[in-house]
Amino acid sequence: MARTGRPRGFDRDAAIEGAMRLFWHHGYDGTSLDRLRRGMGGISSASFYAAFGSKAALYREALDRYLASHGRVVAPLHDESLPPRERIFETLKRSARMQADTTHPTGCLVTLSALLGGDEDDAVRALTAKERASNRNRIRRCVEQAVTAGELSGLTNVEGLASLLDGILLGLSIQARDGVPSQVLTAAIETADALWNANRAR
Amino acid sequence: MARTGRPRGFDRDAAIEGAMRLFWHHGYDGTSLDRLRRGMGGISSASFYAAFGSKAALYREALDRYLASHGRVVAPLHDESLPPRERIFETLKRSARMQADTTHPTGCLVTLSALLGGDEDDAVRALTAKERASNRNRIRRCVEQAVTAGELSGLTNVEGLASLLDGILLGLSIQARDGVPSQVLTAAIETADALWNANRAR
DNA sequence: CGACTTATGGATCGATTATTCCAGATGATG
DNA sequence: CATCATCTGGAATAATCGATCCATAAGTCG
Repeated sequence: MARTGRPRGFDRDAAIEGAMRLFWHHGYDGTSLDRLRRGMGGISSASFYAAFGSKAALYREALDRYLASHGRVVAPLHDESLPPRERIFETLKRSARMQADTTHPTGCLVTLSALLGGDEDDAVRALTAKERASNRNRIRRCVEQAVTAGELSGLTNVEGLASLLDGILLGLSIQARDGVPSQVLTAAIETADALWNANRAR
Repeated sequence: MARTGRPRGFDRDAAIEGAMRLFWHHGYDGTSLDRLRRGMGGISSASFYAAFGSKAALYREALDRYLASHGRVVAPLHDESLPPRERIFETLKRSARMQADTTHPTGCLVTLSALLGGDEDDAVRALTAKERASNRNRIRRCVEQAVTAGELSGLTNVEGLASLLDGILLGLSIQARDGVPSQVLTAAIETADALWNANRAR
């Protein structure tokens, strides 16, 4: 598997990192090839297509990079060894803190970067929509488990409570993008604890 | 104020309505002049600019149209004669119902249509950002009033609870756009009542 | 009817979009 | 050193973007 031919003149990894930030900030449609190439270290058009294939293919890689880095704040939601309540609220807390951090674009790339647009980018939008649906399902199953385990009341409206918690998670992105500061978002999540407690079995 | 000259060949009002739906569905950037003109009744380029001035100016009119029609679901939030709790939850209930209605684009135009994009449309984005900030402030003042009136506990984290409620409102848009059905969103809002009750003064 | 005002169809504008092409550069391999 | 594979700078592609121009149409008004 020898690597022959002229070596790449730029850091592919750093280029993806730069692309991720641009997509995160301006969205898929709002990030032009021109801006992309400049933000990836000033690479040429030929280099871009040789290395990444297309804008959509790069977006896919940038999304993966996000999920493997900043997007890991939802890891507790994926950890089935944690109690349901902790899975949800730890995810919310970490999301609030990360999304309001101004050392990178605010809000969540999955929520913001490919939400609307023309009909031609349906496939791109489907990528993030799938992630959001996955989170939604995981939240719902947490609530279901808590009811089954007797932690939450059997009278709990599972779909409703799950949707509310999912909505809170999604709403963080828009608030963060609107400049709502970190401590306010964190306080909001702490306030949300009341939702769980109000539905506890007694 | 006599009206001279050749009369307009299309219904300006219906054209704005069509534009509003397109901006609502595809966002500001995602709606091209071409699609716009077709969706406004097949008017010509010259007619478009004679009647509306520019794409941005039309968006402004479409936004106003939205605020005066479907956007009126937030009217309770503006009605200072209502008790704070009712102002907030009536707004949430109406928003959930309206935004999940599939007879028009799902979600909220103010929340979705001008959220991201290139640097050139800052002015357009500011229009909806201003509306969202206004709603945020109104929600916060409702919570403040409820605390002052002794309805909510003096220990309530006002900023936190307000942000949480605002986040729920904003999150509805993304959930609705993701296809979450009306009854689920409505159930979510009903569940949110617990937030208010948990903070009641005792 | 003629003067005036506004709207329209349709071509056209320059700028920007994502993408491709080509000639030359730069390495590894035999 | 010659061959081969890959990458690179930069020009060029067709399509689309928002916007403008112009000749003509269709009204009102004197």
